[in-house]
Amino acid sequence: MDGSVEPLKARRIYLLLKERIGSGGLPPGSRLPGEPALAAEHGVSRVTIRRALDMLAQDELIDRRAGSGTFVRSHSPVRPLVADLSNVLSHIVEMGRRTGIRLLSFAYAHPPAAVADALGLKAGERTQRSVRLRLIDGAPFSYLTTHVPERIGLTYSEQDLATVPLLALLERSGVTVDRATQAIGATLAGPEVAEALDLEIGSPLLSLTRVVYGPTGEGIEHLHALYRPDRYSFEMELSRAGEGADRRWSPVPVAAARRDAG
Amino acid sequence: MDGSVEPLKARRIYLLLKERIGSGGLPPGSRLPGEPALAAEHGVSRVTIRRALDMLAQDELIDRRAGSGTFVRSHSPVRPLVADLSNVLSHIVEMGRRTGIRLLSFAYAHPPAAVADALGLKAGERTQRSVRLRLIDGAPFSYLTTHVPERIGLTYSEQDLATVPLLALLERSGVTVDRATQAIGATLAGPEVAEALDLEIGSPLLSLTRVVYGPTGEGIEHLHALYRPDRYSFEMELSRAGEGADRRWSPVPVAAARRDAG
DNA sequence: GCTACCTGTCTAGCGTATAAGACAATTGGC
DNA sequence: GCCAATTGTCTTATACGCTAGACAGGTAGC
Repeated sequence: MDGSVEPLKARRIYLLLKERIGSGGLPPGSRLPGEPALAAEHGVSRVTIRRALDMLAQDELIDRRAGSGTFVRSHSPVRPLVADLSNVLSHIVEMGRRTGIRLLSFAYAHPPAAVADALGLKAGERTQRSVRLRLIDGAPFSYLTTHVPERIGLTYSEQDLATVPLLALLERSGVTVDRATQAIGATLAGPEVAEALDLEIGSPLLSLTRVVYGPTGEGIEHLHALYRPDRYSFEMELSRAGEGADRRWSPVPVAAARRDAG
Repeated sequence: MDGSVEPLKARRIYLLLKERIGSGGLPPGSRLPGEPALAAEHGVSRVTIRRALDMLAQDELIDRRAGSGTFVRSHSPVRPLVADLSNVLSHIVEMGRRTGIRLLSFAYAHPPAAVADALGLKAGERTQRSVRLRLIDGAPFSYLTTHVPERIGLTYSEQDLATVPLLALLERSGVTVDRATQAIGATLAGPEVAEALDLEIGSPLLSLTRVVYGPTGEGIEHLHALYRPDRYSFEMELSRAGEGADRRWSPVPVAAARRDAG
């Protein structure tokens, strides 16, 4: 059906070499052992070694010169990464990049137990579930799944959701947003997400789960976001605060919208 | 020569499902979609799905009942996750969990260009590079690689590093730590890291890169940390601040050491 | 120029992961 | 009891990752 399966041994060697390059084990400009030598060293055939090197070359981590050898690129492959701390939307807009939203799905249904729990819903209560894709300069970087209790979700239209940030919609509807908790983790791309984000299945993703509460502690919104780490990362500035045993890092009051290299 | 190649698609699906179970996407006791449904969803054959489920069963993560279905084991191996925002070390200690450090490597050498850049080193200047593994209740959860300029690294011993947090060592040595920048992303486990963290190659990892600066802006420490997302995640509390167009999230002053589920 | 080593490209073949489908055995709901 | 859906166990065929080797072309040192 598919056929485009990635190699396995080749992939391992690719990851190994990539790690060595990234960690300085193979300094920039240095020459790698010849392909036959690498093949012998790793106990694989030369074809497999070449596959691994192909991937490194595609990442622009190495330069291959026929007759001469394979060299670690002196110039690192750069960082098209966007940046942000807690406020996802506005900073991007401020940075002047054109971002877009594509609404992939929109429906009212019974939420998964984990979501119902987090929002403090009664058994059987339904939510509005929407899946949106966020783009920057036309390239998708974020896959957002939100759940909003049905009664709140009815205060705006599907059309609204495809254009206006959800929190703005909520506050426009008179909902008072008070506080939120969020957790950042990592996961792998499944088939649907991989497809939407233009990735291969099994690619690493940044995951963010945020639960938004109103003043009385009732759940307002459950957001699950998946980010392509090569196009998006969380950046923040810290300052050293406290004294003695209580000395610790504390985040700088935001505002520090980080510049990006793009 | 070899021939015993591991499954590939099956392995991916295995990792994917394992991740979903571990992260609560598939709650304990819940029933998985049927094998034909999973096969269709992932675009693979049922045999492949069964291979993935075989692996999960071997991990005792699922129960398979012929005629009934496949269920996530209620016995939860899950959620020993730690939590924290910016100050990695102290909160864990406060939480009363026994944490440990294992020093994996310690040497002075020329750093990779990215590190030298970030620290603002002169060409040819060397750094002390150390790799440490952090454990919680005996289980590894974090793989730390630090670079410190040679002149600063010489103020403490290898033995110190294996027991005392690095920042404490630095401040004890009279170094003034002022501010830092950090970025959170996601990546895949390479061979060495996978081995150290007791993971399979290709597992997802949280990555944190922090650069610490002194009062005059000189680089003091470059930290690259990789976390097992099932054992560690970043959590934070946000409050809604600002007015009108400037309305945004802002992190709660820390202190809010988040409780964990034990 | 000559030589040694390198990457680039091709061939042939093996082992196995995967696909596609059939059928049996079990379970649970009606 | 009956029926639908499930897992368990086969079969056959295909796809492809990997091996092993040969050969061409480029590059650098002697």
